[in-house]
Amino acid sequence: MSRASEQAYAKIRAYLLSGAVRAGEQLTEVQLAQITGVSRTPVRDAVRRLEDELLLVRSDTKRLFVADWSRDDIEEMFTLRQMLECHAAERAAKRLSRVKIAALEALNRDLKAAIEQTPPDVTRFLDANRAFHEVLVEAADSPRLGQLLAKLIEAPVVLRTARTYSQDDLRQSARDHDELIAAFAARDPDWARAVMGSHLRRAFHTFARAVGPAANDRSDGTA
Amino acid sequence: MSRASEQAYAKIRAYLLSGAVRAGEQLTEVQLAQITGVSRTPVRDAVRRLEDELLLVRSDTKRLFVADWSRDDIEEMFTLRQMLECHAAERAAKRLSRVKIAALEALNRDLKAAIEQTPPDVTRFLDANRAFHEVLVEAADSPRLGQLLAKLIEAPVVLRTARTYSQDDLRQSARDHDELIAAFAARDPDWARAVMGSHLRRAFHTFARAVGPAANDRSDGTA
DNA sequence: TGCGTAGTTATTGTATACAAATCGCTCCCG
DNA sequence: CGGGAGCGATTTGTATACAATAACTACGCA
Repeated sequence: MSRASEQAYAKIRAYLLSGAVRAGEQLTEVQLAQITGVSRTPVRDAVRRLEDELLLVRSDTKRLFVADWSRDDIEEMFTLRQMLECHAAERAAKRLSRVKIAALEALNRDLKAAIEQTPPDVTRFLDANRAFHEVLVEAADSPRLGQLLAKLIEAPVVLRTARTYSQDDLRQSARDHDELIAAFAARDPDWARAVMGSHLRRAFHTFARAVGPAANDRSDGTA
Repeated sequence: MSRASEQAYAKIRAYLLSGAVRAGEQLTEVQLAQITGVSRTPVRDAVRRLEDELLLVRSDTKRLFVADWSRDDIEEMFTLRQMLECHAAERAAKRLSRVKIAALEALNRDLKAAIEQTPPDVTRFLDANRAFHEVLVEAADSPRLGQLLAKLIEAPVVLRTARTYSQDDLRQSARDHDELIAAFAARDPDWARAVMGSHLRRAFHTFARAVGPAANDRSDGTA
């Protein structure tokens, strides 16, 4: 999208992820227009995208709220992501070129470097992690699959709680990536699928532990 | 969405599915505004949704085209749908109440009636078929899953070629539904998953046969 | 003739004014 | 004291005018 719209999207997204606004809180288009410095038209555009990514939700009467993900919602998200991304890993294993595999290795080196800093640079970790998965999904060569996954990876709660992960959690994640790369190098789709499965399932449990075990909270407030 | 926007969406969608416009053809917002009788603002809204459903695509420079699904695209779509809808069937088998199962039976009766008319009423068949799958997905009780599937079921090519299916093809589909219902009644998730898998895979091959075997066309024209 | 380029037209993007819907409050009636 | 109708304020939806960008055309220069 073009300048104003894109800028609005980026600013609102950053605003939501910054934690400056509570889940369930109402937002208005004029508010967001003021924050982003553009008119309501591109804001509405950006809001549509963020609704699609489930960072924002609308009440039955079209009023806008910050999405509130329950623990069940997040588990559901991880399950679907696992299903799709395992498929992506399998396809990627059949298609990844040597240079792409090398690119994954480079990304994982960067990811490890971010972890071993003191203190660990979680933002850099998340960036490298995202880039890693993006390369993988792109290699799966399935535009529809990529589009579906894009809708799932944007859970704000997950991104925020990632900052509380221990160094060991992050290291295990890096080891998973190493094994994925090994599976790719061996051109073994089954191996790749299996590693991706445990990688994401572990990620869910790491998240669940960080956020508190089976809180079963359903404070709701929105749909 | 509200009146104008919703109306624009419905009219444009019908326009695209009517076949009055070729795949790859360019459309403009003013054109669509004239067709729908509303201003460009709600049209843009509707277009966003149709882009999301992949009925429309944009060129790299934001120009709007009727989506052109290659055979590979459609196979990909069926594969993803199979993955997700098998999961939905499995979950539904664990959750469907007796009354919902009865509703599915009623829908399938209607579907059969549509088939046994002379000539078969394909529109009615498609409506009943869609309703059947919607009940099922809803019963899976996974909003995210429902949202993802919504993006996959709208392949215009598939809907259009459905009109060329033989009565036997349609009958087999009805039998699949019968067996799905049996699996639900038995509360057997594995059975339900397996039936759904073969149901959709067969649907793909029926489509492939109707559209011509492995045409391998890549006329392209858009992304 | 071939290619780049300036000017023209077509198309999408943005801002703004206004319309419609919804919320929240008060006040009235039972 | 409670519930609902009505009204003002808030918020979203739509139309329209204008700005920015991309495509097209024709022309000039080598």
